[in-house]
Amino acid sequence: MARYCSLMLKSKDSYHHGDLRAALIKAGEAVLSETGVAGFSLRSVAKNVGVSHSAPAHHFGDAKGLLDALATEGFRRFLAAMQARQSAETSKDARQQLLASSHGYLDFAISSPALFRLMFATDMSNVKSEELAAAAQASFMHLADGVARLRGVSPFEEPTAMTDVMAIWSMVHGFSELYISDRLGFPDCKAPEDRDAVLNDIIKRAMA
Amino acid sequence: MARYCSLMLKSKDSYHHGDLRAALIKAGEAVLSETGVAGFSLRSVAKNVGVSHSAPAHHFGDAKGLLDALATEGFRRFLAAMQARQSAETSKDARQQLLASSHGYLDFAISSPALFRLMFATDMSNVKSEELAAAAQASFMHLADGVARLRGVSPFEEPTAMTDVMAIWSMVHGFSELYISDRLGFPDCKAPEDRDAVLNDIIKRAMA
DNA sequence: GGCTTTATCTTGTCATTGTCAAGATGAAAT
DNA sequence: ATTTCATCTTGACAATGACAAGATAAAGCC
Repeated sequence: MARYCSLMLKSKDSYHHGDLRAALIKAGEAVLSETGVAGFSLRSVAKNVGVSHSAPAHHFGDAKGLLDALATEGFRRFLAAMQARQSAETSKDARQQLLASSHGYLDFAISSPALFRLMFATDMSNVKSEELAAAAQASFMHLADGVARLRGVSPFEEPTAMTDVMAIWSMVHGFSELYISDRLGFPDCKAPEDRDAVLNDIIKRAMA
Repeated sequence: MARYCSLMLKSKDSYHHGDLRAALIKAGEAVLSETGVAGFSLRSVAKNVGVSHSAPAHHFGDAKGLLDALATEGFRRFLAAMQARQSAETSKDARQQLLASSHGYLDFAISSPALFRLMFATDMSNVKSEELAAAAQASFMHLADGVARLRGVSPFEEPTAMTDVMAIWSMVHGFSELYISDRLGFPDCKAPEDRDAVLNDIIKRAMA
């Protein structure tokens, strides 16, 4: 049969895929967002891409391998979301920049809730993938840097600044988790402004 | 064969169990804490109790039914943990009482991390079980009551007080999630005092 | 007591899944 | 042109969730 279109990652008549790894990650994220981790299966992802049921094994080993890759990709986009908001913030005030990053944090959680949950679902001490650990660490460092600029001291040298990091991170993370789980009682419509205002309010408390 | 002991929930020679529902919940929590949701299976729980693989179906319907029951039981003990800490607090100051409740919140998360994650893993809007919704709601009301005593106004009547609820809840929840996931960089040994001091510090910020 | 009803638990079955082993394909290296 | 190797497929097996049908015993009823 003929090829469908050059943009398709998989040409139906070819034995080899071309970029199966990327295609599996893309399809995996789609499956994850539709069904959550509960309905996630290697075989359904493989079927979505149009390859055999054990094609993923060669690239990711086992199921956890693909989930780790998804979480890694998630952390990279997570960091990008925070950086994007921070860059879009016109004020160069460290306080405003950190607030903007926090909104990027929430942006990501809202846009990819299942991925967000996956990323924070396991103990960091049990993480085997060095790529995942590095991507998660990079996200943390973004917040730590923000606090460093705010306080003028490195959190790794000044314990009180590290407490600031923990406070801000706990606040924005808790709010994000509770928000995407519909536990904060925000009405579905007309919420964005209220939501952003509340986030601003409470993040400022964490900075104090 | 003879019965083992009157305390055992299951007598080996009896067809009927006696209190299978409670036994399944107990065993289910054990399996959950050992393997996490990933390794959780109805059949392994049934095997742990010593009943057939489809015995749980009659009491919980499907796998999600048992997980819902576990989450419900979890929220009850979660509330009890907060109340226990609050009662143990000698000061009657609303501020100190709320701080004590927060420590109960973290206590529970640390003592039952897998259960804690399960309880907050899904959207409240998708919850079918009314028992689960009620148990979760009761936990939320405990925090809301604490803020009501602190502010002297009901959060349901005064928006600023509701913001206080969100701030405190986000802070303690985020800290708990990040702490049990080993993301806050607390050293394993000699941490409890530091941990409690940090929690006190940051919860006070949320109250401000 | 004897009978029926009902809740509880078991057995058997099927589709789905994760994982492994062995083989097929084709691209790259030599 | 041949070899080598990464990539993908096929086939198999055990574990699992879910369902149907049957076995057991407790409770209700006469």
